[in-house]
Amino acid sequence: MEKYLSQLNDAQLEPTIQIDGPMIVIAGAGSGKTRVLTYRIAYMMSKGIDPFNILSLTFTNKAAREMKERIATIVGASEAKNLWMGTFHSVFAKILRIEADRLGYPSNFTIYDTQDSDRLIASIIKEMSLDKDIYKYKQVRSRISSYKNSLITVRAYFQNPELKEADAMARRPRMGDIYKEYVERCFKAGAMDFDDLLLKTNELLTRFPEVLAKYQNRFKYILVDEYQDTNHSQYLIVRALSDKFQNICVVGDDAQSIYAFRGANINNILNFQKDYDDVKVFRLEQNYRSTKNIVNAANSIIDKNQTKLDKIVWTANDEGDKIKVNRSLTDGDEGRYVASTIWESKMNHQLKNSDFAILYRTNAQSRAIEDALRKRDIKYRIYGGLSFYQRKEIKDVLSYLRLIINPADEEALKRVINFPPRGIGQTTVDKLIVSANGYNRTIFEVMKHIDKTDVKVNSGTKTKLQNFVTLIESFQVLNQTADVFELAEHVTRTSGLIREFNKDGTPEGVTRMENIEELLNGMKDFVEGQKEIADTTGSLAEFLEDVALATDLDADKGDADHVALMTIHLAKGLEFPYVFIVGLEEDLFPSAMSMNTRSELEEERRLFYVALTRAEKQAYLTYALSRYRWGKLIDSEPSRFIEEIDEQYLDIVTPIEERRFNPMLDADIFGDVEPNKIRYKPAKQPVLKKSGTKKSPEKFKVTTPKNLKPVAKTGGNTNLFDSKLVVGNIVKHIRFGTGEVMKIEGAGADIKAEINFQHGGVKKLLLRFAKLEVVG
DNA sequence: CAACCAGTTATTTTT
DNA sequence: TAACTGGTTG
Repeated sequence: MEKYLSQLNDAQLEPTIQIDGPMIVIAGAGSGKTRVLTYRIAYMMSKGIDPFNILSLTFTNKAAREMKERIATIVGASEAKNLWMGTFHSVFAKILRIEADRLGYPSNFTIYDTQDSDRLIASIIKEMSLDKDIYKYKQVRSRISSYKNSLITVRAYFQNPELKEADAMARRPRMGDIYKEYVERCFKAGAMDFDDLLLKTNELLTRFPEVLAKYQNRFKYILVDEYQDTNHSQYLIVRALSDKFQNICVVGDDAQSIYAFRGANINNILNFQKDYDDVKVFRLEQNYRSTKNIVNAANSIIDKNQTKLDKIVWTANDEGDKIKVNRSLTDGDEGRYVASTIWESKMNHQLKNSDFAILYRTNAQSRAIEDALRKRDIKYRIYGGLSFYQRKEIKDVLSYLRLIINPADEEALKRVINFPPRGIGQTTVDKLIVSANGYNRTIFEVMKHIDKTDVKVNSGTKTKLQNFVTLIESFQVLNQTADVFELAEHVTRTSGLIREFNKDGTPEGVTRMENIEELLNGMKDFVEGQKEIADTTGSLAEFLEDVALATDLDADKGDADHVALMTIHLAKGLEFPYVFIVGLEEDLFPSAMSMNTRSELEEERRLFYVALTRAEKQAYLTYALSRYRWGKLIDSEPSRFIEEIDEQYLDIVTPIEERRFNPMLDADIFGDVEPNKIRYKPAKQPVLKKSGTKKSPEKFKVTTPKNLKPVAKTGGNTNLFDSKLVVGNIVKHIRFGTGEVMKIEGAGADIKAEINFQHGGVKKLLLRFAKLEVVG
């Protein structure tokens, strides 16, 4: 143990060997926080603390797994095995299974993922004949989610007139009714959603003092990582469990709090010192990860935030290169810039693909980047997005398996009752739902005892329903003896799933088959893996729980060398030598939805801080002047975050690519067009579309006005005529409408016009890029 | 009941 | 643009 402790600096050592009492470690980015956490646990065990009494809560399962492995190498695998380590959701899901009957749930309750919740909410809205344009299921879901995270139960909701009023004001007076129905349906289906895992844990600990005492005595020492991202519900669980012994150690960085949108409350970390007596405060401020340039640049950004704890992150590392800022014309060009830069760096510095990461604000941005990487034959992997377990074919298989252990599972049932098609249509299913709700029974029960119900279907349909019940029951019998893998293999064949996906020889169907195969392989691994671990049963229920709580990051199979593509949220906690942060444009990053309040904007800024501090050696910031969004080419401005960085840390580069795509410059270089000789014709004649240079004559026919819209196909749709624009011209812009030219400034490629738009106000536009039509 | 087509909608981030 | 919904037809 001594050997390990000697690896720590003084600031790291202090919290590592402080075991008792409440404490907080405020850990700057790259300051060796994970190392402190792992060594601290190992140190505790070396001092004789039973791992059985230690609970360690992490943000991802992957983090938990890696930490556990690390600890195992220090104290030995057999000791580390008894540690309780995992995400809030996975740890308390296990506890809830043990205690389920107290809350009236079956111990093998299903965990509904977001998709299941959405579908259920959508069908409730439909059943209640509400307007789906007012009650959008996603909004309803997030509203319900925030109730649950604030511990507002259905009963609490109806007791609080303010809440009802707030929803009524938002023109959704039936919100409470939907909430009530949703909760009841989940309960009846023996299902908990993600928020329930925390909410029900709270219920369990408050309603049953003996259960609280049991777990308080069990978890004498509690550690919480990424404390800045805990929500109120998680906060209360931690408080309750740590109340008796007060051996609570939280670790986090307020500057990296980026999950407010899902209920995380930055005040949990800001106020920790008020929650317990005699809190010891530790600060890790030395950054070991990044160059001086990166650390200082990041500091200069986070400085702009008002809400924060005192902390000065510094580094003894090299100065490093300045952060490169690149402007592109379009998102396509941005992708090409990133790809070619990676390609060149790899050549020049003998680097691997895995030295690079490309981070973006929204998943939709990955496409343009992917195209460019593929053209350069650079291997990449996308993290996040639609995770493996959310793919249709995988969810189909999993739904059959869910039905086996919990036939009450409504969402699973609706998903597969007629897939593959077996002649049970929507009408029939609707009848079943109505009847099930009427009898307060599950759909499966109604199907099974259809003759004793009022469901009216013809005899053919009745047979089909009975066949389905028999099918599931036969699977249940097999589940008594077969392992997960054998069972799933049987299910995919017998249910007709394999046949269904094989039937169309399309590439799509082939991919689906491959995915199912991959799922089966994963099950085989699971079965093998479970055999080595004594205290698990390797049951189907356990597999499904793992799957429900798995993230894409967890499934990092195959160590093939690839560039990592992910959202910034997903990149938290990771590091890469070279990091590209793309799409640094107003309305995209910061996101248009997050600019209404200061706190929202500050969260975006923290997000940018997180992104930048992922880089070890070099960071690249890129933005495009126009970008395809929802299928349209939209002009955009550079993000304010670029300006907020102290410019001494920046290296602003204008790439060759941009010149190549710029007709003005081309004209100068090759001398085949002299811009000055081109006359702007003030005639009322429509300006010709100019998206290609060599057009066949008939294309030059005068077009009718409705065809005039300058629709850009690719980048570089520059209108040369605009350089002859004069003050007083009336112009039309695709987005801002008509306006008057107030001022012309700059020269050559940088010529700008200040235009007073009737609706948009005064805007400054670069004429090279602005697609303007002169109307007067 | 299934298959096909047209029209609409969505992009913030996820355990 | 692509995925999803709802309506119509067979």
